[in-house]
Amino acid sequence: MPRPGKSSYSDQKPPYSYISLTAMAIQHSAEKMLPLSDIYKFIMERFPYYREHTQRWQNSLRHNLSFNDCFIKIPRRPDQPGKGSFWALHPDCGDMFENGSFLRRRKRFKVLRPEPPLPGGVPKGPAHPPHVVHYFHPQHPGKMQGLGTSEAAVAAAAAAAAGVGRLPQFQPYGLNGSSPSSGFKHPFAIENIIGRDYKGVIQASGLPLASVMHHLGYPVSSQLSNMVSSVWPHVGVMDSMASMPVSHEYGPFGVPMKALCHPPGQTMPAVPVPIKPTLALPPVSAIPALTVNPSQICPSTSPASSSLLEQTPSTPSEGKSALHSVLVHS
DNA sequence: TACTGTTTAAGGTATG
DNA sequence: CATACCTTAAACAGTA
Repeated sequence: MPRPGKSSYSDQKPPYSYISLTAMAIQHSAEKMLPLSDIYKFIMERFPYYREHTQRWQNSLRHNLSFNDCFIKIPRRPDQPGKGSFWALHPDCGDMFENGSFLRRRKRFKVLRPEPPLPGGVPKGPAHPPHVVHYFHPQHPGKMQGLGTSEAAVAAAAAAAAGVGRLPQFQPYGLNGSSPSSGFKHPFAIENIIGRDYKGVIQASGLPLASVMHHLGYPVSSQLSNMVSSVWPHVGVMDSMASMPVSHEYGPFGVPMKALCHPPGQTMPAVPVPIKPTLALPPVSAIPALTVNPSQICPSTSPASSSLLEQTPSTPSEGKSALHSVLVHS
């Protein structure tokens, strides 16, 4: 087994699973979601091992994307033509990796989906149905596209609001040794940033948070990344790779993220969206508010360009109500 | 047609 | 040793 950090195994197999590699790629992207081809590209650029036998590992990677609930599929918008969907990390898979390291997962991420009480008795889906999610048009919040029905989304929202469909074994773990059951939420957790009142709605809708916030006009890309990076340094390490020359070595990912990023004895989430199902939440008032300029609502395909300093004090209520209306009126 | 996505199956490895 | 996780292969369907 090659030792991470050594430069002598440049074309040997990295110690990361396909799930890890995919998560890296997705996390590294500004929008926290990537099309399949870009995931390939990311891996091949950084891990020379994967520049060969592409058929083999790309098939495996696709298998992982479909099979694992930690990956969610986001349909392209009409203004984003291209082949295939975007792939993102499920908001709840934050502590998927052991000790925040990409080297090994702590537990398989599995979403339990409640059977939506659809009239007419719809046959059950496959054993691990894909995470096909809906997107909606900010200009036409009543319209949702994607597979399935909007009724199902609403039903799922109701189910999730009732606490259904969450894995009991997916206990949160705190940053300061807080007990797993304490329900500690980092102040910069997205759900805390956007508020808990419709977090469940977002999750239940199947909409990935990055996508939801993006569509709502939240400056997901750089701002959240910046905020998150200040709290989870390893995310910053990953983001910093964007400007790093791609060597023929493993680069930052050749080093165990655990050793690289985490103080000894401290565990951190592996992804910047450490949202876990809990009942006890800190008061929203204790959360630094993420402000949004109303003029920036629904920036369609805005890339990661704005910064926190560019924001004017406001509330995300417009986007909030937009999402709400989607789920209510659809 | 190539790419993307889903699903099944089997075998290997790590962990408790 | 049982279980979970991971990898690989392959068949098949849908789509740009």
